[in-house]
Amino acid sequence: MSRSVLWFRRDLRLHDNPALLAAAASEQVLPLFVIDPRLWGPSGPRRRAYLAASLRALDASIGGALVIRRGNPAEVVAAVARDVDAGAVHVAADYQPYGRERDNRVQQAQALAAARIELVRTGSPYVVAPGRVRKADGEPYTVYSPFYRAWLRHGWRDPAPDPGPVAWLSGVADEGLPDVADIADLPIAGEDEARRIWQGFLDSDEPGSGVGGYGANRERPDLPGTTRMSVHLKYGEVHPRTMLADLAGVPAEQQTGAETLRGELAWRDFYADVLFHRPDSARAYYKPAMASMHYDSGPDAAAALSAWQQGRTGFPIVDAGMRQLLREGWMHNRLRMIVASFLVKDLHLEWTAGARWFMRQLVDGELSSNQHGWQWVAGSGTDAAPYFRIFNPVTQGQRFDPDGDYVRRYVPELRHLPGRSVHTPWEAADGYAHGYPEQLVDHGVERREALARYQQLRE
DNA sequence: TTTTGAGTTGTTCGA
DNA sequence: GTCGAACAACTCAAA
Repeated sequence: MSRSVLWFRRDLRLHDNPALLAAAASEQVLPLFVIDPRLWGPSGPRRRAYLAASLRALDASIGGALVIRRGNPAEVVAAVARDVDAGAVHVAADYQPYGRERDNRVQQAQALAAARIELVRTGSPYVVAPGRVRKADGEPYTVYSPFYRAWLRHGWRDPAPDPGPVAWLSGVADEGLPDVADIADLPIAGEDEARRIWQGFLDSDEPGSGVGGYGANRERPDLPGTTRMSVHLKYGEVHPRTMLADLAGVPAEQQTGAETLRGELAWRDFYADVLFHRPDSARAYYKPAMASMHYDSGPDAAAALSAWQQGRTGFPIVDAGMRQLLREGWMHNRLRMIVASFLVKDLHLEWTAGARWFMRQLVDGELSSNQHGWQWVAGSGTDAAPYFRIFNPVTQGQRFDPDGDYVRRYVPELRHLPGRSVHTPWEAADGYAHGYPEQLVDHGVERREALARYQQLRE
């Protein structure tokens, strides 16, 4: 009887799963998930709760066969594989810094080698695996647009076919899921839900949502214009190639929106590629020169960071975004840029402080996209925004939340202000009648200060 | 080999 | 109100 282990990590689905297809070539498959303390703790209560829910959904979809173990994967995976007499352990390749190191440890584990059990990597969570798209001279791209063109030329596989009935191995000891905190406003987890959300986006003909208007609506936090697929991509409840295959089939009049969305998936691949080549850039400045910038520190800086985290900066669009993050663990992409710019250029704090807070709060928090999105705003990343590009939090609010609906949704102290006047409570006689905080800083002053510090850095 | 134009996401200022 | 320039420096890719 040939057996294999399918070690799930961040690919919690059965459809379009090449590693599952590879594992299913053996007669029996043991589905395994390992709670790794080095990932479990740092992922924070929100992602722990989501992961637990996603694992429950996966377990239900394979008739309760999922085996959950806790501990160091290098020991646990080897022990399980040996105990069930598996010939191979199948995984989707992990390209992030910790995942690569962990998988190498597992591969070299004495227990695996002694039993001649192979660790087989098939597929990855990306459209094109990191390291594959390169310039003619073999070097990786450091600018998005040429990467995107080369990524399109490189192309990708069709979605993997379904494996048919799989004989899941049962009767193996299961430690079960650890207790997780009850989190309000958590998105529904699991592959079925991911596909339902995605299909709903594809089928939508409501104004302000769906593929057709994606190009314009995706910039509007007050509309349901985005796909909301980030968390499902993060946990691999859907593979991005499935999405690309569906996008290729949308009607001609929706191809503009489909093209924009393809670009967003390419950004995800691009930042994974950048982190693959520069694993240090998860923590360190991609452009080291920017580390010498003069950043604020001390009690005032700590108070400013706290006001930003709690959504009490006195800038309505910033506070709405930060409060949505606190409440839902998710924030619209436009808001992520606005609040990040505010932290770095108005409060003069390091991007690393903001990136840490995001990773603690975000249910979709993915290291490569998060860290490099922050580095982009801070002007220290690949293809970074010019440092002098400083968002004005008032005009950004007026432009992307033109009727003020988004701000009123998350900032109750401003609900009495009508329309776009919600973005400028200081201009209303009763703007502060319900306890909304006054502006923490003067944007004009801090903008000039940021530019002066940048000038100083160059000298 | 060298040159050249272009490059996700912006703002302000002055004409 | 509208419009173009200025705000840097560097990489990439095509010519």
